[in-house]
Amino acid sequence: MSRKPVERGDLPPLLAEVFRKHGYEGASLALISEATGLGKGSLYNFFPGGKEEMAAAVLADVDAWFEGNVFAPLRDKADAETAISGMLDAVDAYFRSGRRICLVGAFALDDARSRFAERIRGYFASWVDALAAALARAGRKDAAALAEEAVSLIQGAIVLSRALGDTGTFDRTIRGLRKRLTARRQA
Amino acid sequence: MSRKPVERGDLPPLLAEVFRKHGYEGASLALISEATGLGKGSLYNFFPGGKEEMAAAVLADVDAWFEGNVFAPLRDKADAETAISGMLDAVDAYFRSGRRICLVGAFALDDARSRFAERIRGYFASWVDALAAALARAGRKDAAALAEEAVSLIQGAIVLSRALGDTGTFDRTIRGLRKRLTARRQA
DNA sequence: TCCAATTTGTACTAAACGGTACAAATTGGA
DNA sequence: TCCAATTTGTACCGTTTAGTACAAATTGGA
Repeated sequence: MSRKPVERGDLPPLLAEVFRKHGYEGASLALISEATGLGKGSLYNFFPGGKEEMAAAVLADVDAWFEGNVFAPLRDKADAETAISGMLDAVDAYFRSGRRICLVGAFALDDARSRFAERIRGYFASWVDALAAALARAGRKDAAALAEEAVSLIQGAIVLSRALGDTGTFDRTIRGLRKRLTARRQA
Repeated sequence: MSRKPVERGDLPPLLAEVFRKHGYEGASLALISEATGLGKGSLYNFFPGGKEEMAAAVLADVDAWFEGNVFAPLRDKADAETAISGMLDAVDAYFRSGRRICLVGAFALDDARSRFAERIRGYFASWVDALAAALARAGRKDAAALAEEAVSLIQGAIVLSRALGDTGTFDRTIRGLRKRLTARRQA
């Protein structure tokens, strides 16, 4: 019977929730310890670089998830229309109608940005570029501008949904994008 | 010759920059003291409630600026088209092509939201409602949805511009909105 | 000029912070 | 079973935190 020793790889999702909830500065080691059930000894064993390394691991984990579930399909799927629709499904599920924030977006706004600038830039650049590629494959001439706008809109919808305490805002945004991005002919 | 005694009313803009740069948690009294040139004695004299009262004063100040320069014109100006165009001018100048973040939006994402939920909600509700009113006056049938989308887009453009380190994203967004929101006939 | 009210700087808490040290416990392969 | 390597909890470090206390300086009206 295999027990469940905690592995470093299990931690990023737990850490992510702490950073999402409290931000980089607000995520104290006490909160992290509580969320993971791990003492400082274990945490510094897994992440000798402390909080900064934990956040870096979380960002890498998020990035990897989006690369596998969102960016790569957008770039590679033969059928651009279903790739784009799939992106919207994945994004809707991931952000839970705006109840869950985008950690990378939040880091872009606060001063965690200075620590993780390149990772943050890379995440959004990949997203925009992958979506633009899919839109171009679908025959849209305004692919780059449309992709940039779509990603902006998703990020803004998260902000607005949370601010208004209304998941409807996010849901309407996703529905609107589905129409706009998968229109048969270009705008 | 009138000297320049520091008044409480002078402080919110200075405090705002500290909160913008470091977030609510990251804005320590040491940083605030440095940014204002005021010691703790003075700060607690003006804001007996400490950091929370300072942040509340900043939010009230921001809210008042938008109410006067953005929301009220959108609601009251006879010419809806120029009111909307004026909003975009004001927003562009205020956020400086995305180099300056929206403090209210940033608070909506981090856990400052729990302290200032109602203020944050009110700010965005006022914005969306005022813009919707102007759009309706301009004869748009999709006014409410369009207003919600426009505010989302602005917020998202701030996130994306900063993440990519590219003010072009914000500028393109404003230009796109100007076209879309002031189109003579509805979409 | 005078004096009460306001404003300010400094010293001071007590708690929380990130991080370190390190011995004890636990683990898994041989 | 044994033992080296890993994992863990706890005590501790110096620093920084928000906030308080309060006397000294400054102010503006009378």
